[in-house]
Amino acid sequence: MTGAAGSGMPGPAAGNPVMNLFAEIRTLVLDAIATLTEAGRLPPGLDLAAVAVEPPRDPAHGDMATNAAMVLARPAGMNPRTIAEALAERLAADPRVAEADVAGPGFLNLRLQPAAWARVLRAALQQGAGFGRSSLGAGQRVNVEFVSANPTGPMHVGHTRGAVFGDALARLLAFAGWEVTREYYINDGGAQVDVLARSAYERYREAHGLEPAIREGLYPGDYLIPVGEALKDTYGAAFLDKPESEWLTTIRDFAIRRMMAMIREDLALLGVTMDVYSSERALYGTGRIEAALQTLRDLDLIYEGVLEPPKGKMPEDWEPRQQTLFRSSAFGDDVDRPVQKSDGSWTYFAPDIAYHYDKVSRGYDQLIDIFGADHSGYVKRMKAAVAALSQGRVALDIKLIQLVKLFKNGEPFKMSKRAGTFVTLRDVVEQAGADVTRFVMLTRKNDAALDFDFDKVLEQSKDNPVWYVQYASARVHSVLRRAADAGLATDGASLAAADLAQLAHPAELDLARKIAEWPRLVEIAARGNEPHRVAFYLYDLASEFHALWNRGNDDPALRFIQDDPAVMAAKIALVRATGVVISAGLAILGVTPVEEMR
RNA sequence: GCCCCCGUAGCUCAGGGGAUAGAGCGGCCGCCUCCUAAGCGGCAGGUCACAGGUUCGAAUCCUGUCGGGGGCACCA
Repeated sequence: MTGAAGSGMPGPAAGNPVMNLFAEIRTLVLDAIATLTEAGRLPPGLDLAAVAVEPPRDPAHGDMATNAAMVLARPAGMNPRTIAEALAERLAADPRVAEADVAGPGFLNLRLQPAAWARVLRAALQQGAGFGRSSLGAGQRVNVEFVSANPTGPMHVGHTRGAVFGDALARLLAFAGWEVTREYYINDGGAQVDVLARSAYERYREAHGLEPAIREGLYPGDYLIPVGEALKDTYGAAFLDKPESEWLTTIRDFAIRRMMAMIREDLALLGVTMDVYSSERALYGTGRIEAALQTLRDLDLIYEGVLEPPKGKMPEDWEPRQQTLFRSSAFGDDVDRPVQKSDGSWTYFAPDIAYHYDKVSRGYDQLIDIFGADHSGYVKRMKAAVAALSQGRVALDIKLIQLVKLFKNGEPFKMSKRAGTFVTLRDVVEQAGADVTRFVMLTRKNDAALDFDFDKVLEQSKDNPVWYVQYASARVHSVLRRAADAGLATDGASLAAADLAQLAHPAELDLARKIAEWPRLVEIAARGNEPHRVAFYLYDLASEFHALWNRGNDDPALRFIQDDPAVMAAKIALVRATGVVISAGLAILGVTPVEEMR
């Protein structure tokens, strides 16, 4: 469903204007340029794409800055300051603009009327959790494929980060207007699910009181013991002492179902739910792999050939082999890639092509795959396949998730897969909690390694960003409770009616400015598929709020609880607007805001 | 040998064409008779790995070098 319309939350589609002050002012700048062009003061046909309106790095430069004059100077054949001065004259005439100054090499710095910030606060109060929703992705469908762990065991820490990232990205894109599908590709077609079946078979024998033979190469984990029990309950002794050929298929399918049920539970612990589960195995024998490859063949992108050995590192058993190859090098890949082995069976790449062909066929405008960083070698071929299959219509973005390094008390936390003592998603969530886990996993860019310290993530201090943001949330709610006790109506509608001109102190306007950046931040984060930006923004917002809070220690006029009801209403409006944005941001991260600290 | 990611303050990391490059931690100095000090303010700390190039402007884009990580024909 499309975010705004389907969620019951107010938003652009529900008739409320998108309150993005930066976008508004950019429009104002473009209008000013158009006016100058009509008056013959600028040449026609200028490319305005690079014109940006941004918060300046230095607050002393004003509330917003535009590079318009510098960007247009060369194509217009004019001095940037001349353009800037002409623009400043027009912009200063707008009621939202208090000052427009030309600075530096041709920056145009704008200072806005306080009423402009008041409008933003009012929008936040009226729109509540929907404040910041964007129509950026309106009318577009995106498929986010993530986790896609092999159904051979519980999810571990690495999967956890991918799950959190994918889910937060899906929430972000929905908030920015896209229609989003969350999808899990079950890798149940390869040899590893046969290993799963054999491992489960040994646990099945164990359930019958026999000694399990967990040979090298089988999955040793305890999690298969209940699967063995369940097999016994379902099939009794039917498969005991029978050759593999008699039980492999049945037990494999049984075990896969159990593993997927377990994975769904693990994901649910994190608050992640998928819209679609697609099975690799289900592609076999349906002709869909053949159909996808035929599509490529029709484009002359499939051929029989022999690959060169990889340069520099010659595999010992390398020998020239005739294979069916996909001409991925025509789409930027380094070499062509085999889709069929020399014995005629498919490589793993073939069903991947069919699966992506299926996604393309379902009409998505954009595909996003989330892979572990150890799969970086597949990025080019997958992009090549999608480009070929969709004739360039569908963009595939692949986000690589770097590994998570676990720590405990600052010491590396070693895990051994051999001994079966790897740290599972469940371990992490049980120790840290879903909210903390999710937030922490988003405090790094996806392509940077992340340290996760079991002790530090639970620490209650400002060097723990989760706690710091939650503390701000708790303070917001604490003040709202006190204001209500003092007789003030603290709902959004009432506060939106407050006289916000009472908010004139620079420290208060700093916070309002930060709130006004939220809709812009949402669009930047969504454009780049970068949910971590939301986490960093929330930290900054919390910081502004804590700063203002402490100003009240020294200056009673800046305290939120006031004797004069009109003054208090304005201040509480600012507090509530802060809370609205914290909640909206945390909702994108999938984290529940706290209302009090314990 | 080739491909991908990374290199920013002592440490952990944001920023990815724009002005004097930021935050947290660590160090130093301040702020509670006052809405939660679990907090806030200030000071010190930088050749944005290096060298070229593009640009009015480069930490950001391009090329190369060095360093770290990952991946490199029928395994998924």
